[in-house]
Amino acid sequence: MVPRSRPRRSSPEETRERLVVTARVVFNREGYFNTHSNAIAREAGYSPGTFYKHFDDKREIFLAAYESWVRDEWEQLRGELPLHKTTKQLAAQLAHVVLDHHRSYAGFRASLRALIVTDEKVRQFVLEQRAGQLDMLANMRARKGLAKKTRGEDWALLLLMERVCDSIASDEARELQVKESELLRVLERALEEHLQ
Amino acid sequence: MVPRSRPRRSSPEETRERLVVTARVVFNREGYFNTHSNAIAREAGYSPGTFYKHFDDKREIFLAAYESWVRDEWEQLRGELPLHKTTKQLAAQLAHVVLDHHRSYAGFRASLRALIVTDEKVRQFVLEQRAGQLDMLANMRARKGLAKKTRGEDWALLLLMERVCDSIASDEARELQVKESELLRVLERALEEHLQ
Amino acid sequence: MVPRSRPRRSSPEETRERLVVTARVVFNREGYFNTHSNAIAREAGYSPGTFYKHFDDKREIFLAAYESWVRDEWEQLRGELPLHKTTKQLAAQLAHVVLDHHRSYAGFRASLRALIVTDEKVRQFVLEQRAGQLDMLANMRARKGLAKKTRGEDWALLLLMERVCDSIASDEARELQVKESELLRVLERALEEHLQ
Amino acid sequence: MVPRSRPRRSSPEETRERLVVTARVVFNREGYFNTHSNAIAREAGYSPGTFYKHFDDKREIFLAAYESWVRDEWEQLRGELPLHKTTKQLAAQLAHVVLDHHRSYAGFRASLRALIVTDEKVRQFVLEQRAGQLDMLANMRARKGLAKKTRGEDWALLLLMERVCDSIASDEARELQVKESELLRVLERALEEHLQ
DNA sequence: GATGAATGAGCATTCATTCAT
DNA sequence: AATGAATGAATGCTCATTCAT
Repeated sequence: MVPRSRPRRSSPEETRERLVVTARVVFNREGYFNTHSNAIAREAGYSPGTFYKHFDDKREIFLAAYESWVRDEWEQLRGELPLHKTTKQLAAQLAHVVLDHHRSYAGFRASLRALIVTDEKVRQFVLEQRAGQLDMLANMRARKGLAKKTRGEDWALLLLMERVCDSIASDEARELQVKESELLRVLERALEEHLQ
Repeated sequence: MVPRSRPRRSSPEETRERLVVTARVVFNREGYFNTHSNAIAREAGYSPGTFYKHFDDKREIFLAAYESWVRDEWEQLRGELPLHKTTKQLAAQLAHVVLDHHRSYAGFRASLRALIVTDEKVRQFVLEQRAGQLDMLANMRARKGLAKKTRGEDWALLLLMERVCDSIASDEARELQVKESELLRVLERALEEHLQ
Repeated sequence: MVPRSRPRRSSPEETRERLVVTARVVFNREGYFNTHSNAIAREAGYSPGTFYKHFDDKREIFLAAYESWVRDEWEQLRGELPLHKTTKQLAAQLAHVVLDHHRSYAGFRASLRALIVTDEKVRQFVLEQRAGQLDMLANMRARKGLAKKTRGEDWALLLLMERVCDSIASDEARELQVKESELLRVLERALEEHLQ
Repeated sequence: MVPRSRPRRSSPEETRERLVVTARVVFNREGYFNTHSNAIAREAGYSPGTFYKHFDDKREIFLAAYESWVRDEWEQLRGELPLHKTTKQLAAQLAHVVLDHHRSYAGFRASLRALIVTDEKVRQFVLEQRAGQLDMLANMRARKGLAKKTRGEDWALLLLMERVCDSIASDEARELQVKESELLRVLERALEEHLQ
C-alpha cells in the first residue's frame, strides 16, 4: 500500500514497467474485479493520470501483466529443459517450475478464468498462449524421439498440471486435507509417462 | 431478456425459486460481475424490491444458484451409480453426466473460480462441496472393495475431470483443435483405472 | 442551491419535468460548460442516479430544456397574435414578448450558440426551430394579405430581433451606454415595416 | 494536426506569436471547450511547459487570439475607408470585409459568445472592442457630415451585421434555404442608409 | 528557452440497495 | 407480497497545470 520510492522523473518505459509489475501484484492480491485503475497507480507511486498515459483501461494493463507473467514462466521452463538427464528428473523439475509460478499467481489466474468468458480479447490472447504450450510439448517429444501421444492426451496433461498447481497454490488442497506431496507425485508420474 | 409470465402473487418459496432459476441463467450468460441484481429481478419478472426481500445481497443468490446446480449434478450422479454393471460402463456414464453439467454452466463456473479467491463465504461453501465429493469417491471404492488410492490421487482425478469438462464446455478445446473424443477417452480411462 | 422540497416519491414524468425546469435555471445561470449533471440533480433535489434514469447525458437534458423554452415562447407568441388590431400594437407586443423571453434565457442562449457549432444534434434541433419561425412569419404575412418579402429579408428580421434582444438581456447594451428604449424602437419599426 | 516545423530555439516573441496563430486555428476548428491547452502546444510544435511559459492559462491565449483577430479586421476596415467614393460602394465593401472575417472565425466566435457570459475578463475585453466600434461609426458619420443617428441605431446596425455575417459564415443561412445574396443586400442597404 | 513526465482535483457515470407506497 | 422511484458511495477517466531536468 505504501507508494514505492521512485525517481521523480523517469522514462516512459520504466514507468510502464513499474505499473505492470505493480498490477501483477495487485491483481493477484485483490482479483481483477476488486482492483481499480487508481489503486494500481497509487500503489505504483503514481497518480491516476499517469496510469491513463500508458494504458487505455484496466483490461489493457491486465493483458500486459498476463503477458509478462507468461514470459517469465516460459523463460524458466526453457532454462530447465537442457539441464537434466533422466526423464524422471526432468518431470520433477518441470512440475516444480510450473507449481512455483502458480504459487505466485493464484489470485491472478482466478480472475483470468472469469475474464476469458467475458472478454473476447483476453480469450484470444490466452488461446494463443495455450496453443504455443501444446506445440512445445509435441516438439519436445518429437525431438527426443519419444512415444507418440494424441493432441488430446497432451492437452489433458497440461490441464491436469494447471489445475493441480492452482489447487495447491490456492491452498484449496491443504484445506481439503490433501497432501501436497501426493499431488506432486501424481503430476510427476503423469509427466514421466508422457515424456517416455 | 423477456420477463417470464408469472402469477401476480405467489408463495415466497415459488418467488424465491423463480429468482434462483433466473439467476442461474443470467450468471451463466453474463458472468457474476456483469450481472446486476436489478437485471435478475427484471428477467424473473419481479422488481428490485422483491429481490431484496428474498436475498440479502447478490452473493447470496449466487450461492443459492450454485447450490441448486450442485444438487442437480449429485442427483444425476446418484441416479447413475446403481444402474451399471461394468466399470467401463460406469466410467463412461459418470464422465458423460459431469460433462453435461459443465456444458450448461461453463459461464457460471468461470465466475465461481474468481469469487472463491475474493469471497470467503463462497470459498467455504465450495470447499464443503468438494470435501463431499472426495468422501463420496472414497466411499464408492470402499463399498465396491476396490483398490486403495490416496486422497491425493482422488483429488487429482476430480480436478482432471473438472478441468477437462470445463475446457470442452467452454469451447476452449475445440478452438485449440483438440478433439473432444480424445479428451473424453482420457477421462474415461482415468475413471476406469480409479474404479478398478 | 437549496434543494426544492418535493414529494418523497412521484411519477417519472414529474421527476423528469422537475429536472428539466431546474436545468433551464442552472444552464442559464452557469452556462452549459460550467454546469455538471450532478449539480442539476442536486439543485432539483435529487441524487446523481436519478438524473441518469431520465437522461443519457448532459446534452440530452440541454435539448429538453431548449425545447421547453421554445415551446413557452411560441405559446406566448400565438397568444398575442389574435389580440391586437393595429400593426403598430402588434409589433410592439411581439417585440415585448421576445425580449421578455430572452431576458430569462440570456445565459442559456449563449451556451446554445457555442453548442450549435460543436454538437451536430443540437445544430439540427435548432435549425428545425428556426425553419419553423421563418415559415410562421411568411404565413402571418400571407394570411393578413401583407406586402411580399424575400426569405432573406424575413431571416434578417429574425436575426436582428434575436441579437438585439440578447444584447439587452445580457446587459451588454446598457454597459455600452446604449439606451434600451432606442433599441426597442428600432425593433418595433423593423417589425412594423415587415408587417405592413 | 501536424506540428509545424520551427527552429529549435527562437525568441520569446516568435514563440508566443506561433502559439497564438495556432490557437486561432484550433479554437476556431474545435471550439474553446473542446480545445486542450496541450493540443495547442503540440500543434504549434511546442511542449506543454512552453505553453505555460507564455500564457498563464487557456483563457489568456484565447483573449490573445481574439485580440489578434480583431486587430486584423480593423486593419482591413481602415484600409477600405479612404478608398471608395460613393456611399454604395463603401457599404458594399464594408459588408464584404466583415463577412470575410466572420467566415474565417465562425467557430471561434461561437465560443466567444459563451465565454462572455461566464468569464468576466473576456466580457470586459469584448465590451471594450465593441465600444471602440461604436465610436468609430459615430466618428465616421461626423467626419463625413452625415445625418445624425442615435447610439441605439448604430448599435442595432452593428448587431445586425454581426449576426447576419455569423449566420452566413456558419452555413446556418444556407441550411435554412436563405439566399446569401438576399442577406447581403439587406446588409448593404442598412449600411447605405446609415452612411447617408 | 524548452522539455514532457507527472500531477490530482474534479466531473461523468454506475449499480447494489432501500423504503415509502 | 410486491412495487419501483430514489439513493449515493464508489469508480473511471480527463485535462489544465507544474516542475525537475
